[in-house]
Amino acid sequence: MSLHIEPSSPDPIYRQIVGQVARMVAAGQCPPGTRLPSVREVAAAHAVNPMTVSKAYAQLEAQGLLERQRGKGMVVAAQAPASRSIRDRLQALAPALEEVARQAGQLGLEEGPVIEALRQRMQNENREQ
Amino acid sequence: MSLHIEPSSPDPIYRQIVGQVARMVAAGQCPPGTRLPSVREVAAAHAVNPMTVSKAYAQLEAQGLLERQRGKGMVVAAQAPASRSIRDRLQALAPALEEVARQAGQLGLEEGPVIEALRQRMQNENREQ
Amino acid sequence: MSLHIEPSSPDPIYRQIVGQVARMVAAGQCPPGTRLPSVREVAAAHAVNPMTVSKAYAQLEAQGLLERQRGKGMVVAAQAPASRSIRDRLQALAPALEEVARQAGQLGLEEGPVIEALRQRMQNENREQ
Amino acid sequence: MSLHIEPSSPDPIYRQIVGQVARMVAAGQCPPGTRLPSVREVAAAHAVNPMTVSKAYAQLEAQGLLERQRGKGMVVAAQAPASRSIRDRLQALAPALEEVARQAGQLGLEEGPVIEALRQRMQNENREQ
DNA sequence: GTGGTCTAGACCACC
DNA sequence: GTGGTCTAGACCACA
Repeated sequence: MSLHIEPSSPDPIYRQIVGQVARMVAAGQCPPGTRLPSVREVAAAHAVNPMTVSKAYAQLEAQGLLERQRGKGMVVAAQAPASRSIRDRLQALAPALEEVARQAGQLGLEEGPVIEALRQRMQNENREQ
Repeated sequence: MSLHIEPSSPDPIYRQIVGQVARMVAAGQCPPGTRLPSVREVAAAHAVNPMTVSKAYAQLEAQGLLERQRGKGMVVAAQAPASRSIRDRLQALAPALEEVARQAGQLGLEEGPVIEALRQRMQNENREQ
Repeated sequence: MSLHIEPSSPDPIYRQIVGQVARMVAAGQCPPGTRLPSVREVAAAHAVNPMTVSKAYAQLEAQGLLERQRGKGMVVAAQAPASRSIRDRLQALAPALEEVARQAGQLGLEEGPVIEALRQRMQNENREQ
Repeated sequence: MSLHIEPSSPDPIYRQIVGQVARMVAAGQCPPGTRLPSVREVAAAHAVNPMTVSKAYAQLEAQGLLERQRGKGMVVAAQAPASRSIRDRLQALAPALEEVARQAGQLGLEEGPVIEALRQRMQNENREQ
């Protein structure tokens, strides 16, 4: 359960954390009960204000993905939709795919080259991990 | 030259306009001289603040994609790099593809289903047009 | 749409705001589209930090009760469950009733005196308004 | 003398314990000398940190409701104001009633349905015991 | 004008 | 040790 934060990203830090945790939970990489790094740990590790991390955790709790264990920290919620089906996870990916399709259409690009470009990106992604 | 605006989208309205016009010009769908709908027309059609549309047009003018013709409104600039190569246009698509690849990785999705989902989205996109 | 804030209350200010707005929306006192006082107005009126108010509004937005109109402020959401039925509103009251029933049971109190006490409280409440 | 603990409740565990014991003593359901379950028993039975239970007992001792008997644990204090008058016990219930009245007002609910709902809750409460 | 984000630091409550 | 709340103040993005 390690987080990657990009301080210069257009989208805010707290949302980066929310997104990453949500996807990892959805992918089943964090079964219910998994303990998250404490607010202070994350804040120190990434040189970020604790409140920023706290805000992300609060939002994840509101979404029902995390649970607070008083005095102990946050854990992945018991009712968290762990390891959702491929179909469900594709649905989580839908907005990003939609954006690609729309932009590709406006750019007058055909299916072939776009798919090929995506394939390459995904292979790079796997190599990096 | 019709615009699609999503008021509830996470990215701001003015940027939606800039992005769409830029992509359509790059695709050669609007040859130099093509007249754009007036600020007032766009504002009225989409119930948007005219200043927002104006800001988008101003930004496109600054990028050299549009020209202001006195009394006539904005037109696609003569020096606009119309119909850029596929390679160039794919590069414009890169950030969106990057985002898909990253999220797919975090969701633990394989290449196959993702590519298939994108293919379907793109075919829908074409049908709608 | 005026808010009442009790700084010395055990439950936090931002939650007081959330609760009040939610109940007023549920009661149909604020039809969809009603504009809320701006963050800065509320903050100034109650000598509270703007972030505290902002936090409340953000939470109400996450619950789907409010919508952000960019540059204009927050309004009651179109899909907000306006003027819910008495049955629904009683359900919103359930936790508080539950608490009374539990405590009354532990105090060994009969139904009669408790109901009478509640009746008096509610009449006081109405007089104050 | 059995306790009911709600780990997910908004109010803290130690306060739940304090409240319940105080109300049961006030109701005369536990005459002076009644032995309370040991810290370890309560902690084990409810999967709660022993320190939390201990803190609750300490607070009740400070209030004069419990006494520590060496080697035997906590018992209800001799000077505990057992079986207080109905009037006194209603006063202990006042904050909860206040909360119901306030929320009902904001929800635009009339006295009738609220009283009826409370009546039902209290009858359920009695049946469960 | 609107809300959003982040920081630094203080204090509290709970376990 | 944990997270929560609030403040004061700065800066940004949007309309």
